[in-house]
Amino acid sequence: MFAIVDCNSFYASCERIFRPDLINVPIVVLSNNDGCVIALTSEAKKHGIKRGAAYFEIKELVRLKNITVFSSNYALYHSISERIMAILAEYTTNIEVYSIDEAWLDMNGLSDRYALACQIRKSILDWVKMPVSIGIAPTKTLAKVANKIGKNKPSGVCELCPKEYTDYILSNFDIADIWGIGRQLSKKLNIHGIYTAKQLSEASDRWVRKLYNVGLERTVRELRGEPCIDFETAPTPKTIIVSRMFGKKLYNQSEIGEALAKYCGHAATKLRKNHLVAKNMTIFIQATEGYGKNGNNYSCRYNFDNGTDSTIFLSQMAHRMLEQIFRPTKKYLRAGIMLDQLTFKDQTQYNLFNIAETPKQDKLMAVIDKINNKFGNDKIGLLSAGINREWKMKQEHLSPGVKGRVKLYH
DNA sequence: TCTGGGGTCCTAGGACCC
DNA sequence: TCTGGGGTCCTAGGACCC
Repeated sequence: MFAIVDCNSFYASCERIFRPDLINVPIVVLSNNDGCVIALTSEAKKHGIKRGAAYFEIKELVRLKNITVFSSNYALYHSISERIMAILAEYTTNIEVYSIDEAWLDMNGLSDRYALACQIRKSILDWVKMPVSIGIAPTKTLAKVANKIGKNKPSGVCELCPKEYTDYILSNFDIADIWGIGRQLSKKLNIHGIYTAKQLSEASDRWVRKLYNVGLERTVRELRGEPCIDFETAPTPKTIIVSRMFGKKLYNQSEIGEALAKYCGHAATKLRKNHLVAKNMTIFIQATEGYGKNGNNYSCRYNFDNGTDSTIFLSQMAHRMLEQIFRPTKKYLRAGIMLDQLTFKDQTQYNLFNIAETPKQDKLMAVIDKINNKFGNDKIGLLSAGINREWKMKQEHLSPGVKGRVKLYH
């Protein structure tokens, strides 16, 4: 038995925690660079705004309807998320943090699951002021269905049980809302006359597999109540990507270099947090115009002799790689780095003849992490990541940082 | 003028090997 | 005159998720 705990309009609700005056007021939260809407409250939805809408297109509506706008404030959202996960951990040790605003709970062997879910929901609301919905079912896919139903219930909780009730729900559930089925697949299934979750659950495994792939077959089995997707306690990342649009177009190699150095810092911090090292790095820059197979994207890939988690080493490599792909006549919109071939630091094989890592550098990185943990991200970093940071993204509606705010719960 | 960022899984197709 | 077949590994691209 699985339960999925999902925060309602998470980013918008986070902003509301510190602004009780915004209860029942429509709120939208914008993507990095204030580009488009990534989260919105039900009140904002009523004005016809959709997730993904371009901000410049709804600006007038926002003004007319008095909708409150926030730039996304990830430091705040991560901090709230950690508090919620800590509350969940008080109820069960078997918890899989699935995303910043969602977690799976293992409910096997628990008797009154519905009452427990109501209790969890109340704790999170009382202590963090975050509204959540909880779905309970024998498979992850069904739990997601239940969660969606729970969002429209006053209790916020839905358990798919008994079978007649599940059948009733699935008969009225649009396939486009099923976890794992996106726009393309639902269109494809509609052509074959499949519109509801119930119809999809009755399709034959072989037919479904032939129509698309094993992933869809798993979804179908899960809809029938057969668990195919396991509980994963601490998934380790396989790739780490850091990429951002710039606040304005850049044509200067040194500014792009600064941005890349900063992204290397973020990526390396994430490596160290997960006790990983990377053996491979790709950097990419996106120009405003271009041609060829990859259009306006230019990238460069490099394999290290030894896995690394050093900000210094990664930044130096990124700098050299940028020299190879940078074209001076172009203007650039975005840059990014990707790390892959990640392995655990204590299991990695080093090249005997080229030991790049030194204990000294490890110590330095540990100190940097400690300082940034205590005083907030980016308090200390490499000079190569720049000080003025004119390329920094636009965030005109940012709420104050989380450090120094009132404690939310004891 | 202006449309995010970070991930996973699966498949097809090419290169290469014997 | 006739020119195989099976396997692996890698990469790119498509679909999905939050």
